[in-house]
Amino acid sequence: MSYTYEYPRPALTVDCVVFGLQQNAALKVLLIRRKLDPFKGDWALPGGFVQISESVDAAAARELKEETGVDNAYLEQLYTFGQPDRDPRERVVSVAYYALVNLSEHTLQAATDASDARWFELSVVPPMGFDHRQILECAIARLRAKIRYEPIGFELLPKMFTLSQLQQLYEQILERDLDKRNFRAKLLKMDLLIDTQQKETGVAHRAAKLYRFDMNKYQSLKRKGFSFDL
Amino acid sequence: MSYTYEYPRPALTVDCVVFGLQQNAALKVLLIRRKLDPFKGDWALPGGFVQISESVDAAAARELKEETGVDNAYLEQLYTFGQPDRDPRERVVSVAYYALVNLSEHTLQAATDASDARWFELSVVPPMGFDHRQILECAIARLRAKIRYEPIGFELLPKMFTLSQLQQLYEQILERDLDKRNFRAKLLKMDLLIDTQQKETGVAHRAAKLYRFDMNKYQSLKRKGFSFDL
DNA sequence: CCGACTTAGTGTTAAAATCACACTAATGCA
DNA sequence: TGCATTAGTGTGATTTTAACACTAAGTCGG
Repeated sequence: MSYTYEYPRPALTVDCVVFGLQQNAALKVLLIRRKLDPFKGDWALPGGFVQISESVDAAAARELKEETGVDNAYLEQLYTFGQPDRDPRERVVSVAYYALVNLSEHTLQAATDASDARWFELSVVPPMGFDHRQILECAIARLRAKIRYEPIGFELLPKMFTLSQLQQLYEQILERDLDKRNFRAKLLKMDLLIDTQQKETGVAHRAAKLYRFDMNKYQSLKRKGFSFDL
Repeated sequence: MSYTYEYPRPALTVDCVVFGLQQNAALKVLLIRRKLDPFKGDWALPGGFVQISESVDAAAARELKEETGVDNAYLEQLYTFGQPDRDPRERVVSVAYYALVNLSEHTLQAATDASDARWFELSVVPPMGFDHRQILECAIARLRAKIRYEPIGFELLPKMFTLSQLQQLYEQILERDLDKRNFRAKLLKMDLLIDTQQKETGVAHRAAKLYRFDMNKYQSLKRKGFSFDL
């Protein structure tokens, strides 16, 4: 079967920058090892071709699941990369997305299927083919900017989390230290964290309270013009 | 001539939301009247197909110039619209851009070439085909958000402008009144406006000082972590 | 030429947000 | 039982924001 058009068309792909966070670990990004040329054997962002009958968003979600096992993650369009020479074979335009997953709840199993997917700390990502390095940088910049005015950081944490975990998350992404008392005061003042009345377990020190993020309340405040601002 | 591929490919287009501002007028958007089906005769965003050997950015700039005569405008990628049914004929994915032009310096002549391009105030944009209304809303939201933390508003003004013009611009885009003294104090404190030592002419009242935006200084401050913030 | 009209330009103060800073409380473990 | 480790808490100085009203300069019309 083949398809013919009057004018040449670029191929259209999606690529996903998947950020993941594990308890007491640095922020990581998920890469897969390429099985095919070009850049066969190199690490690259998961992605693939947009099917003719699916939306571009759906293509990103599908590729993410197929290639890494990550399902139902927070997924948002990032930017479209359209330089004519970004793929050495032929003209390929790629719509990039970024995803946020918490590794405590998504199994790393599926993600490492066939052991050709791996998490890399941001400071040690290997060289990647195409313009994937640039896409990654773009995603980091977006995440860093966005986390300051939208409560997307919670997507990287388990449903219940301690204030220290939340603070560490912000410190990692923003790459600077935050004052513990100021951070806690500010977040609690927004009144969007629900005290679950539960405590951490299995830690060799005073157990911290566990909170949940009140997404419903946030959504309704947002409609009234409230701005989450760190 | 025709082009054949093993799998079907969506067509790839660009669409441009062109914002323009004229002296003492409301913010406007530039639309063209469609000459072809679908939606023949309706108003729509200027745009067209991405050529196989040009970057997507270049395609946006080219289409903007071809269809509206606008050249050298500030042009930035907005979002990629990829719903399968957004074009009734066939699968078309569109990368949307937005442009900022000041109508004092770009001639409206070229833009109204063949009288099938017109500026519309945002409050009276006519119905548009495809998902162009959604694209426009997306662009307005982006402009409104971005103008608060990047000095892109200056792109809509002539090279020299008065503080009142600048304030009116912000008031229009943000859709709220700003306090004159606070606005002036804040902007002058940033020390990014250069007093040109010239004054307005041809006004029936006290002439205001004309300023220029110091883009070089801004760029260098930005590299050092300075944040333009209104 | 002068009075009326229109927009430019200018400071102060109260309230709120931000920032820096250090100790006690709870828990597991040796 | 005491040591190690992280949780949890308040205050004061500084900066930023927000509200507010008059004088200055210039044009125009009579």
